[in-house]
Amino acid sequence: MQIRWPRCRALTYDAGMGLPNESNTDDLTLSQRQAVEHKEGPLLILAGPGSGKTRVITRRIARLVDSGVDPREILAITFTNKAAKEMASRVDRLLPGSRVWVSTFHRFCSRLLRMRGQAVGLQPNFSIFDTQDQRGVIKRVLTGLNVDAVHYPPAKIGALISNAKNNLQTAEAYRRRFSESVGNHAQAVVAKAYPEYQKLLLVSNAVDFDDLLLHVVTMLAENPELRRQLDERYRYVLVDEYQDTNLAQYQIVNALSQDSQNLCVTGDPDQSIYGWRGAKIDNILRFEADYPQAAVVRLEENFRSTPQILETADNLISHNVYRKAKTLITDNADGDPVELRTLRDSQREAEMLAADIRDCVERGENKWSDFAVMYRVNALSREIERAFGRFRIPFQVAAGLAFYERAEVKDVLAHLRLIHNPHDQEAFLRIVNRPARGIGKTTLKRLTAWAAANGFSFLEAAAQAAEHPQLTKRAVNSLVAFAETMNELVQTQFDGVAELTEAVLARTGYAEQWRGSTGEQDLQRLANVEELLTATRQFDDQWGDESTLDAFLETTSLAGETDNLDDERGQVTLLTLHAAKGLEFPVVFIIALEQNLIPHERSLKGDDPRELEEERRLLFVGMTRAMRRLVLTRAHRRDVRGKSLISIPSPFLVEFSPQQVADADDAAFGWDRVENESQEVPDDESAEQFVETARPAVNEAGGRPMLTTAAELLNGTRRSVEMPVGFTVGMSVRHPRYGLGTVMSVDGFSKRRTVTVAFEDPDHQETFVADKCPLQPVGLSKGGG
DNA sequence: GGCCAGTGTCTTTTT
DNA sequence: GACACTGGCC
Repeated sequence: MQIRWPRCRALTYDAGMGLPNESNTDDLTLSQRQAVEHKEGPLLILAGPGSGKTRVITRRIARLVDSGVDPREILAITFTNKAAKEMASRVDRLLPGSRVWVSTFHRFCSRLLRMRGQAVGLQPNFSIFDTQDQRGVIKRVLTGLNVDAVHYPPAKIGALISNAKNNLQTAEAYRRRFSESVGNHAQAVVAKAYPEYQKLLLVSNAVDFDDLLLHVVTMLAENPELRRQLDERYRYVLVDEYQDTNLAQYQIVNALSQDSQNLCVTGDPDQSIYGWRGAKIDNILRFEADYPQAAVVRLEENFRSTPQILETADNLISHNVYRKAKTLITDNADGDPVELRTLRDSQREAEMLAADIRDCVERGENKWSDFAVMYRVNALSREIERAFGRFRIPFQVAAGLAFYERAEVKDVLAHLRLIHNPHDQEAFLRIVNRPARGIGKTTLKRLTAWAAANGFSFLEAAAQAAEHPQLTKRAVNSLVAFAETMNELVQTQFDGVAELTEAVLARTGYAEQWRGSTGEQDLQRLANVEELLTATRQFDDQWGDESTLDAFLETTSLAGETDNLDDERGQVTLLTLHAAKGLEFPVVFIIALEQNLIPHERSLKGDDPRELEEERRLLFVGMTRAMRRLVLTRAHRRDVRGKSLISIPSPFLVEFSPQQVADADDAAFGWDRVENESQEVPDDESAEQFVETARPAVNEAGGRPMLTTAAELLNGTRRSVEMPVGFTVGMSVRHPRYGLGTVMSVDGFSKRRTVTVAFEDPDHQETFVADKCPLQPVGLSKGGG
């Protein structure tokens, strides 16, 4: 996603001037200039939100090159692909054609391991296992160890292994430390499973995400000559978001910055939000101790947000004890106060957002892409998605199942993986019976045991299946045919990844299973496979002769969920608070400011106050994404795990003072009575009558009077927006499964309101609950999707 | 071996 | 509410 650069005096330059000369730093503030002009030696840039950090880094790179540094000696490392892409394109704008390497940690390590991985037992064509693959391996390990998978869920064991790896504990070290442990059963299981897991990865010639880093750490530690070479090769190392580095990443960065200590790290301890993934906020806090000659530059002027937003965020974050105090200042013009809106339930919360956004766009104040909706957990996006669908608001979601993780896409990719790396056991197991070829559990159990006993890869074993004494004829035929198909694909030369993928589909008949089907799901699957093909074609086009299967697979396995966000297309963006890091939007909504969500219940269970501080930082990150307007919401009632529960306001709300806005219904009924399920909720149309009697809402934040009601806010939009329950007889609607239809009748009230629709298909009539059905009005609004 | 329906179980955040 | 796993049936 493009990061919009705020308009501000210090940073503007005349369009007529063209690009600034990178040596000319007149357009920078004093501290920005200090950071840009610093050349040799370690440098710590403490950059508050919206302080022009990316701009400073890219300008600094440009300046280094301008002063004679070879671009190949510069390595810039980010956490996400999106950030890397953004930085690379900005560097390219300043230095067209220069080949500065901007990479994520994982990609950097992957490249290194492709070249030098033999040292840790990896062939250059190793596979990268994602979390699903990882779980598959662990499941097999646990079965082999006779460990009850119910009591020790593979995902939990996997998390423990991942934690260990993030703390640089190898399997051997872990085993030694915990194999005798009587106290903790899980650790004892991991002590056995972790070494086995690593063995299986090696047999598959594969690594998991953590291994990418850990193997590189091992390599650098065991091979001083290699470390020295790389240190010399990358004389200038820049690391973004240093506050989020874990121990492994810290070691890598340091190993590359011993002989030439031109290490520049940027970050903000207040934005450290990956502690759960092993990030050590201490890494940035102790930088000056690690590098005593370090220069320190603070970027504290904010060019992004209004003073109101900044002050609110600052009030919040100042409640953290474990931090380096920092001031946030801005010259930006005043804006509106930060609002807190309290709604009756999560559905209403979603509708309020939809109505608000639509209203702003229709008044011409904003474009769709100005808005972002942020939440703590992905599950919360559903309600918003549904409401936006009903209100016909175009949106994109940065979450849920990333494209490359959908089952059918993973299946096709598993074929490619197996072709690339025939030892990849997870890929084999995934596709050997997909589409169904009559190869079941029993057959596979025999085959894999046999392969392990004889040192075959699974694919080799399948090819030799006829030699196996116990396999049924039918199973043997299927296995041999499968192995032959794959082997032929391995041996054929293809011109590009797209051609190979097409051949895979043609030879395996994979897509045929849903061809000709009319089911919505099957069509979606076909479309996804088609989209994957498009991705391969784009990849071929982009890389030309350099387009290799290797590179394509690496891209797909390291692709992140926010990578595909697009701010050009004119859509509202829905994303988690974590995914929001590094982005900015004119208008930000943060929903569900409730106990157990923000802060998340997991952070409250343990008694570690630092976990709570991380939650506070997370909210801080979200708030400081907002440029002009920030709205926080909470609902009395929220559906969690299918149950509707009364919520408790987030304790953070008392730490700053948003302007309180309550939903009219709730004000009228009173908070104390919300629990009464039998209370019939009035229809939307009657909401206005409560406005006058509305009494101030519960004042979590210190007694501010309620100034506006949500009903008033909704009021102006009532006419232009079709409320979801507003189905009228004769209206045209669309149902995702049944297609177009006409509303025949509307019955019942409130939650029990039903709509009967006659579909185009003659004699087909269905009745739906208005609140829940996926019906969309058709042809009423000019805007939208 | 494949398919279906029913049941039990978990859900933070991500490369 | 979603998914993984189970058990029963063809």
